Amino acid sequence: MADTDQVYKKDILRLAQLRDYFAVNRTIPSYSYMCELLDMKSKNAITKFVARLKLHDFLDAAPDNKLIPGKRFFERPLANASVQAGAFTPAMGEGTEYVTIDEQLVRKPSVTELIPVVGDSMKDAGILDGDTVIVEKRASANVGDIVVAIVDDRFTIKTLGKEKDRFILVPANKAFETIRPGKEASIYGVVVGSFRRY
Amino acid sequence: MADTDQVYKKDILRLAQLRDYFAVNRTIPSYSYMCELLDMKSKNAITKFVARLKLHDFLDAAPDNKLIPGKRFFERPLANASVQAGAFTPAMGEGTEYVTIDEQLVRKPSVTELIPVVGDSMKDAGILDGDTVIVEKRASANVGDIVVAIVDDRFTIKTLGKEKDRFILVPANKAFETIRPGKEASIYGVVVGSFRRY
DNA sequence: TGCGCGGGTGAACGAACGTTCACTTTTGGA
DNA sequence: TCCAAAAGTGAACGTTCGTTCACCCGCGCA
Repeated sequence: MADTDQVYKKDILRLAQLRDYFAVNRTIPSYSYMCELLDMKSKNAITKFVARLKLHDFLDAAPDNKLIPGKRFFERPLANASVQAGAFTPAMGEGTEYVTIDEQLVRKPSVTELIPVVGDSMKDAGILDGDTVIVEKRASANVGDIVVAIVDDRFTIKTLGKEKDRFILVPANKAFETIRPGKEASIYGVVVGSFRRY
Repeated sequence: MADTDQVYKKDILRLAQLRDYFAVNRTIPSYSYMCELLDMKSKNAITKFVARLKLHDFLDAAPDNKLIPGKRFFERPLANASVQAGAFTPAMGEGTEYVTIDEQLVRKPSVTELIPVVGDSMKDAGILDGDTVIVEKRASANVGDIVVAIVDDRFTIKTLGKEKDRFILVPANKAFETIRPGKEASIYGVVVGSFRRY
């Protein structure tokens, strides 16, 4: 048995409905509304169902005892990496891994922020205009890191390089020029991830 | 008077507290809890406060009448035009500080899964080897969508195109060739987002 | 075949919810 | 400075909430 998954299929199906409801409404419905949503006929059944989900960290309680999403509420199935060989295995089979996007991208929440990307200077590194980068704020970085730097009081995203004894900011797009900053330049943070919506 | 902003400063301050609470708990607190949180002494004051916020689309009601964030709930508190001039502030996108990345990328959790990308065939679209794409599973897509298709029992990510009366799968990399599928091809899902870790 | 257990039903209950009423305090414009 | 509108107080009210109790059903296992 997949020991990651002690909650039964029925509950997983219902959890999926809760997730959809939450994605739209950004709240967990009340017990009586869940009755309709999940097609159950007694609030007591909901009570037990909710208790099961709480036990497995899919749901949790706010300070005022309202029902809120738990740690695992935002888990998503990750398809197997063995995809490119013949018989593919779409996710949802047994032993499928579940991951949360936020946990993958954010390691140190307190020093992490999201910055929208303007311009194409990192196009060849797969960072396009309109993307969002996840930045860990800190003043130091290694050569080769993609960094957010402040040059002339402006943000800019570039790869950190070195030339002789001097740091330079290298774009990933031939149409842009390498920046050889004067004194007034500093590192705002290091890009640790990026994402994009279509 | 700034006609964008009919709600008074006090309310904006309180709204900020609600946003902070929401960022942590992912729910709007009950009226009595709001009394503590906002340091008010009667639930009636909350009623009126909430009515004001609803009027201006900061709050809304779910199908079961629960209080949920409205359209403007995730707005940036203060739009600072002074960003690109001197004293900048780290410009984030719309309310990114109050919404998780997951919530930005996933619209229909029950049909969404994550698929790791293998290969460079979509390089020019900013999807690199090792990236993860967020896929909404469905059998139909529009021309121009980036889709996950199944060709010869293999996953492949391409842009959906049309040639005469026939669908084709167009890579975003000159080194790869457009696929003109025979009978055995179907759409597994549509790519609605992607992310990458460094 | 019978039995136990986990999940579901239905009704009843107290507590908490959000609304309402009458009233007071604060605020901002004439 | 005064006054009217807006915001806040405090108590009371009916509603809805989530919990609880007793019971039933269906499946798996001995």
